[in-house]
Amino acid sequence: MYNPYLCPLFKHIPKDALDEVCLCLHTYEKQYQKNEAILHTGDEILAVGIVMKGCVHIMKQDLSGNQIMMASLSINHMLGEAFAFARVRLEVDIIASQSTTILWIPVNNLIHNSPERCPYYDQLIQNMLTIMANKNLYLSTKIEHLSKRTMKDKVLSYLIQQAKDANSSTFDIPFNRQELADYLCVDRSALSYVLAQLQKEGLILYHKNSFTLC
Amino acid sequence: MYNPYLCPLFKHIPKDALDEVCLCLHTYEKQYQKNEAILHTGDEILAVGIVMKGCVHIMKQDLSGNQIMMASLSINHMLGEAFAFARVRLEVDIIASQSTTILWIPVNNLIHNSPERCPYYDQLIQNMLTIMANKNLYLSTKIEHLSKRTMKDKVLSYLIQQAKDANSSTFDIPFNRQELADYLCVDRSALSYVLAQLQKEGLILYHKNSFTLC
DNA sequence: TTATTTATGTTGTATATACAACGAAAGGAA
DNA sequence: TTCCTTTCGTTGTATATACAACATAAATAA
Repeated sequence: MYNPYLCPLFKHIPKDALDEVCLCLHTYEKQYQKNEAILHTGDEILAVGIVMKGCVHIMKQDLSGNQIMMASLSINHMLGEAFAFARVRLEVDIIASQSTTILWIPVNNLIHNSPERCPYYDQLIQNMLTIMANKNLYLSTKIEHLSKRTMKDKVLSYLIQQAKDANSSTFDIPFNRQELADYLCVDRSALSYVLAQLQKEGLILYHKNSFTLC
Repeated sequence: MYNPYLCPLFKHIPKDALDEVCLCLHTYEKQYQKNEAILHTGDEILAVGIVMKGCVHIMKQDLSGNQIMMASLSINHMLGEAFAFARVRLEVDIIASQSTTILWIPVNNLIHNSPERCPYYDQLIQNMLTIMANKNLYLSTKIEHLSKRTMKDKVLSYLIQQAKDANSSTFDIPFNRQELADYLCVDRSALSYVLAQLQKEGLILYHKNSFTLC
């Protein structure tokens, strides 16, 4: 079951106040099937979303048809907030990578509000600042992966970070091969080759999306 | 002269209230020479900064000695806010790329505060949300540049964005060759070669850090 | 001025990877 | 089962680029 208390947006808000807060914010839930588009490039962002179940991929197409994955957001992560608060239209496509449930929060209720009208409003805004700061660091980490000169180093940089996040040298990644290639901005078949090499060299072990660092 | 009213943090705050706001926030200014380190990796962030004069580079060293430029921040941009609000230590080095003045704002005065204690406090927080959203989009743009498979496409992606920002097909970039190479995460001499090729092909004209798209 | 340092451009070579084409394996549906 | 689709791995080739070494130009200091 989904536990909203684990969501960074609702941190430090008492459990018994959550219903009232959500009611006041006029939040609503919506479900999406695997591969269904949640939001499209050009959309106006009227609500920010929180992944309650499933996983979404933030995809960007460039003019030459290549598509890259900007981010992969698992449970409790927020989507659309950067475009909402910068007041610009969406420049990415947001896709459900599996059966997914999103909690939507109308932006106006987050921006033009006050503690008098919604309880714990100050705490919500503080939490929003923390969330956006952390997304900032997430994007910086991705830049670090992409900054590596060789694919081998890109892959290792990514896998080492995943191992850190999982706090274990064995971990699952949220990508299949094509998705990992899109995330690291490299060719899929070349990625397969490099992964095989890394395994031959004894640096990693892998099967499907399960990896072990040696 | 520096005009604080143009700074995104002080947007929608009346000019005649600015002094009081700064006094209440306990802001202070500090000057830095060219190439001087403003903050180091590992530093605890007690204050966020605003570039009042000059320009700073956000640099990151990886284990193998390569250094990359995460961002280049010109006048009115904010620095350190992601690490401050995520409450983690600095993971980058922040360097003055020229003679620079920073306006420092102690973080605690930005976080634990209220409109009763500081005027326009709500507006400041709203502005912080917008600033962090925009930095998010800035990092996304950089990821887009780095996502290109060839150096030629990386360079063009960057130059086209710079032309858009400058609203002109002729513009200056804030980098010398080595800095541009660090920003695009490529080898400097190879970059020189690609720039020369692009000029031969008639796609661009350049002299030093002044560029024209054709 | 000259000397020195820094920034930029050029070339050669070895390596890495994009891209295309194909094959094998796995999974799902009928 | 068979058929079909999707995913993943492999190989060959042409190209791009990292890296090193050096040359030239520009800026700065003496």
